Amino acid sequence: MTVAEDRVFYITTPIYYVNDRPHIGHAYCTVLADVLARYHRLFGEETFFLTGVDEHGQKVQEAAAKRGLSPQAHCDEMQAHFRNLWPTLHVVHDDFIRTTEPRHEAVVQEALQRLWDAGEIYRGEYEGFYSPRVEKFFTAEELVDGKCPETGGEVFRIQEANYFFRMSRYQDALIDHIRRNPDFIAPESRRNEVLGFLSQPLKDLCISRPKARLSWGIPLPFDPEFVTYVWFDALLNYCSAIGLYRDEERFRRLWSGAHHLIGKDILTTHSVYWTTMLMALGLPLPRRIIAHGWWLVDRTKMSKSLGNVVDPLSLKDRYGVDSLRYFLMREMVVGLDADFSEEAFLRRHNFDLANDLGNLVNRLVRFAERAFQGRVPPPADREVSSQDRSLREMAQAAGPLVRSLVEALRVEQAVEAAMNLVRRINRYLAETEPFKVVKEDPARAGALVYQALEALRIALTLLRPVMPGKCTELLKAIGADTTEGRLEDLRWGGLAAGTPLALEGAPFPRHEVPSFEGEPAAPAAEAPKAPASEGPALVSIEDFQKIQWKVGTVVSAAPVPGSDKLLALEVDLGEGAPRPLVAGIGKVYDPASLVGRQVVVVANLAPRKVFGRESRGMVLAASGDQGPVLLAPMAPVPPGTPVR
RNA sequence: GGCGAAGUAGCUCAGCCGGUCAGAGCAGGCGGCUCAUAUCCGCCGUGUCGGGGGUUCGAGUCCCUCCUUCGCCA
Repeated sequence: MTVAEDRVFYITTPIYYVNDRPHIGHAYCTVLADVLARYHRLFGEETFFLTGVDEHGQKVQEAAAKRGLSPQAHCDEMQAHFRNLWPTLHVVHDDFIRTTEPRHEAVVQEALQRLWDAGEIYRGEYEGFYSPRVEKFFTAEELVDGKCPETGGEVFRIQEANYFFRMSRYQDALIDHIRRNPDFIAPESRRNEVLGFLSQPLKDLCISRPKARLSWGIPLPFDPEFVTYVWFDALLNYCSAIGLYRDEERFRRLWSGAHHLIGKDILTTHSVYWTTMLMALGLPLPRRIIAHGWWLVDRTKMSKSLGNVVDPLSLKDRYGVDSLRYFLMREMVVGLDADFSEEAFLRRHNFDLANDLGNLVNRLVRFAERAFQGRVPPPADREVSSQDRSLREMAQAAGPLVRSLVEALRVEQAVEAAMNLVRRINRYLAETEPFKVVKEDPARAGALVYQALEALRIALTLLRPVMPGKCTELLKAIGADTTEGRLEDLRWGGLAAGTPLALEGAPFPRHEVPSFEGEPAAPAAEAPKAPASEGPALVSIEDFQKIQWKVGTVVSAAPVPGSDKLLALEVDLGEGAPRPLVAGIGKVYDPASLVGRQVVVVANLAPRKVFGRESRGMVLAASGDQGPVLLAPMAPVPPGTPVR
């Protein structure tokens, strides 16, 4: 598939649920789409980038009613949360669609009418259990303890007429398509999941909701007593936004390059519902469906008791949007989960951006200011050293390399490839030493600086889709053209000698990394080095203070069945509800004797399961020869009293 | 319960179709430079590639099995 046809890259994000507050997951997905769009544009393709919001459904109706607003007024207000966020993340989309817009509703109705006319939709009886929380029906077998299997919420038995899409007709065709197109669903593990899902008989899809129950939706054109099921409505945004049934020529062109970026939670709706809908409508399937992973914040769900809650999006205000985008793209492998922590973020910022890239720009510009009147010095007539040649060759190879990695969705490797060029330039300067050469041979020193600047220009061009703001600024600083990047920008020799250089301040100021294990916080202080191999490592007061010690009163105690040394305790830590804890003190202490006693507990220990029960903390005891001896305050104190 | 993925240096991870695949970055140690944001450059890793079996001249790389973790489905 390397035909040089006019290639189109049409990238979509999911349309986000308008009730949601934007979080790191929305931001990642949308920034990734933006980065991909910018890369493909750089590579000379026609690109189109669509995002938007999903505004129909029961929860919107309810949320609006709660606020005493009409659903539309509610949506008009809420959609701004997303629309206003994107510019602050330097996301530039070509269109932003809302499912309540007439241009969308008209297409949904047209599509429904066509399917109805073609017999792809039929009226049937539906009997099942309805969960309003997730707006889904479940069969009796699917319920868990008579509740919604997904949320545990209430369900209602419902028997009603509804309309069904003959999804089951397309099962074999869909399996066939997925088998024939190994890249259709990425990553491969998700593709396997879909094939696994399709190994079971596919049912028809209920695509209507009676208006009596849900009015906030698009009416079925052939039966105004019903509105359209939200997914059937929402998925069509990918087509309605680019002119389906209104501008067929534009639609065909853009749709031929369709790529859907989604979270792994909506894999089935996209790869099964959506694809079969398209088949029934006689439309081609998208080129790719790409499911990305989740960000885990500080490895777990954010925890209030740990006091380390970081809103990842707030980091852009403190450290810059470019650094945040760089981190998101560099740290996550598309398709897999990744960890988000401020510490990891600052490491990337300091090591990659401040030390390697920022310092490189800075040292080159400052040197040129002093030695070459602040202008790009002229290049040599011909390369005189092997370093000259190898640097140029690496820079010339970087473009095609990055392009192939981006097309393979290895974004983190593409970023790394560009950064490797940056590191190579630093090495080039160390090897050729222009700052020494300049004393004897200024012309040669100038040629060396030109060579380095030119390689840097290419590196910045390749990093620009990820950090559009900062890279544009730095390209300007080294005297490069900063109009929208193009394939030609990746050719060697684009920098014109004599262009003035200008850089104000350090491009990426270093930031202190909050102290963590093994890293002294204050560099000047004589950090006590841990004795090489003997004796326990010393911990800082900061580290010690991370642990919350509290006094608690034992409320209940009982042996853990199946263990002779574990006791299951409930300890009142003054938190309202007592904490379940498991302690290995059963051989020494009689459960009954513990109730009412006070103990010392590590309150912010990560919860873990012991013998199948959750333990949310640790009871402290001296580990004596005769077994554990519990620690207790010498006089009673209120439960929850901190220990320092 | 079924299906699938993962388990590689202290940490985070690369390793496609079996044969320089035993690697990178970070952390740590040593050395060099001083144009530069205490930055940059060089050198230093004896890892049972989760355990066990098997196929093969040869296996992190294929097969079987077990363990652990995660995901999807039921």
